[in-house]
This record gives sequence, structure tokens and C-alpha cells, in this order.
Amino acid sequence: MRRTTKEKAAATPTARRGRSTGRPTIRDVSRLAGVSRMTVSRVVRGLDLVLPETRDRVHKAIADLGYVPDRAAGSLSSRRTGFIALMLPTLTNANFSAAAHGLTEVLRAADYHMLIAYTDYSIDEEERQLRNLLARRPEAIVLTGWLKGRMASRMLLAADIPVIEIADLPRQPIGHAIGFSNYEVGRTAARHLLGKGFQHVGAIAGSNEGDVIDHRGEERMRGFEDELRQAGRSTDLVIRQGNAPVSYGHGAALVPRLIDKKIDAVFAVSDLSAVGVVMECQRHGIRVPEDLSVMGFGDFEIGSVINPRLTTIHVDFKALGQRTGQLLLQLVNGETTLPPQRIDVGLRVIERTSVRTAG
Amino acid sequence: MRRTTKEKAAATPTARRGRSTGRPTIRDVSRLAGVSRMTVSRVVRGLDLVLPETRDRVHKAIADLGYVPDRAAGSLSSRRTGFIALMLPTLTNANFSAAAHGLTEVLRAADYHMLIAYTDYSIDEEERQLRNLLARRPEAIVLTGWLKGRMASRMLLAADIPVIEIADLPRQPIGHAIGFSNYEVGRTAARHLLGKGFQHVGAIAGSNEGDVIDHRGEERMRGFEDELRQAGRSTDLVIRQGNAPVSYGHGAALVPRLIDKKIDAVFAVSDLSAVGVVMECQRHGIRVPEDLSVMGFGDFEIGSVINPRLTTIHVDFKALGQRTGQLLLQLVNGETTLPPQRIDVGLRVIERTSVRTAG
DNA sequence: GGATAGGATGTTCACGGTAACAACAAAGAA
DNA sequence: TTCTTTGTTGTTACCGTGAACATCCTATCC
Repeated sequence: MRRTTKEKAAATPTARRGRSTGRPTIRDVSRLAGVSRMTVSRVVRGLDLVLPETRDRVHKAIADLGYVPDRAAGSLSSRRTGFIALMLPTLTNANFSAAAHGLTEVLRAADYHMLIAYTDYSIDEEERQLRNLLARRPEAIVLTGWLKGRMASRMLLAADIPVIEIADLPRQPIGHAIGFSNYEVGRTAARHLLGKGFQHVGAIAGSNEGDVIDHRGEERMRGFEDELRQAGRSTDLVIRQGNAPVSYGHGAALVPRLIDKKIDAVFAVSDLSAVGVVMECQRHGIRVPEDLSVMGFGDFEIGSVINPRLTTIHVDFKALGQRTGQLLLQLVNGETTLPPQRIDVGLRVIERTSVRTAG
Repeated sequence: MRRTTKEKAAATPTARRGRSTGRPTIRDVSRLAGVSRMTVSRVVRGLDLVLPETRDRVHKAIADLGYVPDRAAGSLSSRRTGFIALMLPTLTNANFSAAAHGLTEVLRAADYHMLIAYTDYSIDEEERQLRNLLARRPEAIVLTGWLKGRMASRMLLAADIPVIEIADLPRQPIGHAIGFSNYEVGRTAARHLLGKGFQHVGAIAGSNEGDVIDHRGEERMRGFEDELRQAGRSTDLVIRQGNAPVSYGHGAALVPRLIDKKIDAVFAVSDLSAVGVVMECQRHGIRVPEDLSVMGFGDFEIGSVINPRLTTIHVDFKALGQRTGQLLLQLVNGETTLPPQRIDVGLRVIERTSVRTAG
């Protein structure tokens, strides 16, 4: 020790004053190591301004006490929380969790922590969750919803942090946007099926009633219908029924109506629903794709496993998450002057065997 | 205003001193509403000690400024962060995310926020992630792994917060435990298949090599093998191959070996792997269950959709998450004297049609 | 030898809230 | 009337850390 610190030592180290808990703080470490709190702080943050000998003494004290720095206190002082907020409709969708996964991967390396909230497709939850997230002072926020509320926008504005909207590319982005067009997904699906020569092209999606709303699915249907109209076809075979999030059961339940309507090719709003259709068809002795062609969206793993393998539309959600992470890092590391980015990660049809060539 | 506050007003409200950012703070609200910061704090927390007239004035100021309280600052002072930490192996497993979902649901109502970290089945990540979590000062922590490291235990101890281990019931719980026995899963599966009269009973699981380890799957295999031995059967037909987390491809890839070994009933470590087996069998013209009976674990939704529907073992992960949430709330609300709980949520065989009755 | 530069460490104060307690007014009790 | 109680609001002092700046020491240079 080159110098004696003037930091006052408590008469009894065990005597805790005020509101403090029993957890070791930076002060305990500093006393044990015989240095100032600031020196400990420097060691903890790996600032490399400290003599190796001192550093080792501090590290030993940290290990002895099982000290873990309090990031809440740290961020209060430094104005950097190391949080990135992420708002999702649900955790139980493989594509969203793939995006979250890609995001986390990139940010983890930079010592950022994702703060995840999800709304279960409920609009009311959105504002509540947003407030909760912002209260943690994230350095940036990633949204998947279409934030509508006036109060929500006000809060986002006051928060004054970078905003990235992912998954669906909004027409009027709040800040940056990385994703793809669900509208184009619908158009692409319709174009693909029409191109195969089908006469009775239908689609199945959830209906949007009450508080639970799936904008993304509805966008896909809009695109699908527009493409149908443009080709001079009727949109009567587009069926909306059941609530988001749709799953296997959704598709299975709609098979009777598909038969009723004599549909020969159907686009399902999600691969899960499409798989449900295929499996239910097997039970009814309806051959896929001979009697009914089925196309999905999302390229969920299960689609590539079933018989026949599912034709679908692929979007690389993990890459989407990773790109978001990279942009995020640029933004929080000072490149605040970056003009609003709008990145379309695109989509592509994966042709497998659940769609035949007709006519 | 009944009294004039002595809180010093800045000469120029816009002039920011020190390190502060542009975001409105409780002080800005207090000035605008003409009350003390403490009064604002009471209104924000809904403490109902404030005159309605004053409360309204404060609410208006909050709305005007778009003020969102800083929870980091609040928790530093109150010693309550409102965080519950959750460590998972992965987010992309439907059962784990169901548990996370159930947990979040319960805690959300009590204004707690889940802080999620996941390790991707890597041991090295575990300690790093644990440190990151503890740095946020969660009021309790929920673990799914088997924490091994000495340092990890030291940190957990120093954190001095309730610990709940979920999913797998450990032999020596650190604190509380809610879950089921993966060992029993294996035994139950073996018993079920043996009870059906099969002669060549096998199983497929991941192998545990390198840093990536799936304790849970291995436990199931241990139980399976023990039951086999106890029945005087050979365990030669238990195949370990591929890394956790296993998915559809795992099962599909192992079908040739199942044929090779003339296995007539197989237990897959996970439904996903089992579904892979079933689908691949269809491609090879192997009939399920006539030629090969298949049993899975986890009761994933897809299992109830495929043909034939998958016989499996069900554990109610969502309920598991909810019960964890309820216990958590008891623990953080003062019931610290609660003796260590050990709750077995049990498991049950779901008989469907992928397993036949033999001999 | 004295001035200067730079490395290692220390001190002070602010970050944005809240616990604890104090102060004061109005209403009720003795 | 005076004392006590109750309800509302304010003041003070922290919570644990980091930014900014200060200080001390050693090495180097002319």
C-alpha cells in the first residue's frame, strides 16, 4: 500500500448503518483490500489503470466476499444501464424467439442485457409493459408491435432513446426498422399459387376480434387478397376464423370448410396452421398435394419434417435479430447521428412437396 | 397549496447541472406541480396519503412531462428492485417458455419483472450469466440448471435471496424446488413399454460431450436403463447420439439404427425427436405403431396433431411456472421463514396411438 | 537540480429516488 | 381552553456507484 486512504472505517465492520442490507458493497471490498472505493471500481470495470499488485489484492477481496457489483447503483451514476428493451407479442412463437436469440447473442458479447416484455397480443398490455420497460431506463428499445396509444408515443419520445421496430416493416417507422413486409408475404403466396395454375385459391387466418389482435397476420391476408383481385380472382375463399396466435388446431378445425368450398390450394397464415391442415387431411383421406395443396408461412422446423414436406415462405428471423443487435450496438455506442435505417431482410419461397403443379 | 416548499428552484429550469440527462425527473414534476419530491413519490406509488386535489395536480404534471420514474434509483433507495431472475437453458423449448409464461403471468400482476438469462446448455455461460443476473439485484432467483461452480454457489450465498430450482427436482436442493423427476420419467416410460409386452425396447437421447450438456435428458435415460435392468432386460438398445437440444432431425437421423437393431418400441428423450422418428418411418414405409412403437416426452402440441398421435409423458409446465410464481410472491413478501419447499408436480402418461399392444 | 510529465490513487459530489422522521393544521377530547 | 390525535406535506439523509477533478509520487529531461 503506497498510501493510507482516508476513507473512514466503521468502528465495527459488522455494524450496519441506515437502510443497507447485508450484501457486500464496494466499500467492504475497499476496506478489505486497503484501497479506496474508486480503485475497486476501476478494477471491477477492468479499466487497466491500476497497478497489477493492487489489482490482485482487490480481486482477492472480491472473491473472498463474493462481491457482485450493484448495476442499479452503477447505472444511476454512469447514466448507462446496459439494458436493451424488447417488446414481443409472445415468447412461444419460434420465430420471435429465434429473433430474440439472435439479438441476445450479439448483445451479450457487448455486455448488454435484454429486458424482455411480451403482450400476448393484447393492446392494453402494450402501454403498461412499455411503461415498465422504460422505467428501467433501457438504452434502446426494440418493438414488434404497432404502438398506437398517444401516451405510448409520448413516453417513447420523452425517453429519448433509439427505437428499432422489427419483424414487420411499418409504413411510418418511429425510428429505425429491420424486417420484412407481411403484405409482400401475402402477395408472394398468392402469386406462387396462382402461378401453379390453381383455380380455387383460398387462405386461412385468424380473425381479429376484441383486444387480441394480430396485425401481422392480417397484413399477410391483405396482400393475399390484393394479389388475388389484381389477377381478377374472387377473394371469397379467404377465411378468417379464430384468434391469434393461431396454431395447429386452427388449421385442423378449418379443413371441413376447405372441403366445403372446394378449395384446391390454400395459404395458411402460419406454418403451424398449415401443418394442422395437412395432418387433418390425412385423417380425412384427403391427399396433399393431389387433392389439396397447402402453403404456409414462417418456415418452422416442423414443416420440413412432415409428409409431405411443407412449401412455405422463409424469413431469416435469427439473422434479423443479429442485424438488429449490430445496429443497436452502433446506436448505443455514440453513432446517434445515424439516419433512420430501414432494412428489408427479404423473404423467399421454399418449394417443397405440399404444393403441386395444377392445370 | 397549503404551504410553500423550500425545495430550491433552479434559476433556469432548462439549465442542467452535473451529469443529468434531458429526461424529466421527479424534481421536474415536483416543481411543475408545486409540491415536494416526496409528495410526487407518494402519488406515483399510489400510496393514497395525498389529498385528491394535490394528487390530480401531480398527475397532470406527470402527463405533461411524460415522466416515467426511474426504477434503478428507486430500488437503490428502497432496496427492492422488483426483479425476479430466471435462468433457462434455452428460450426455444416450448416447455421452458411455457413455464416462463406461467411465471410471468403471476408476477406481472404483482408488478414484478422477470429478468431472463439463458445458457444454451453451456456450463461456461452459467457463471457469467449468474453474475450478470445478480448484479441487477433480483429479489429472488429461479434456476433450471444444476449449478456446479464453487464461485457460483459463493455468489448465490452472498446474494442472500430465495432460490427456487424448477423443472428437475435436484437431490440436494439449494433452496426451494418445484418440478418433477426426470429419472422417474425414464422409469415410467420403460415401465409403460415393458407393460405393453415389447421384447426389443430401446431409447434415443443426445450424447453429452464437450461443454454442452443436457442433464435432464441424461437423467431420463438413467431412469429408463435402471427400470430395464430391474426387469432383467439388456440396456444395449439405448442409443446416445447428437447434442442437446435434440429436435426433429435427431430422431429422423436415428431411424436406420432403430431398424438395424430390430427395435420394436422406442422411447425418445423428447417429443420432438419422437416426431422426427415417426415422420422418417413414414418415408421408409415403416408403420407406426405396427412395426415400431414410439413414445416421447414433454407432450408438445405437435405430438397430438401428427398421425398417429404420439403417446407421451406429460408434465404441466405452465402450472409449474404458476406455482413457482405463487411461491415466489410468498417469499418476497416477507414469508422468509417458510421452510424449504419441495413440490413435485408429477407426470402422467398420455396414451395415444403411436404405441401398440404387443405379444 | 529543478521543472515537467505522466502514472497511480484518492476525494468530492451527483445520479434519482425513498425511509424515517419532523412539522404543521384542523378536528376532537378532556 | 389546552392537549392529543389524525391527516397531509416537507426535510434530511442516505442507497452504491462512477465522473470529474485533485493529489502524490516517480521518472525523465534539459
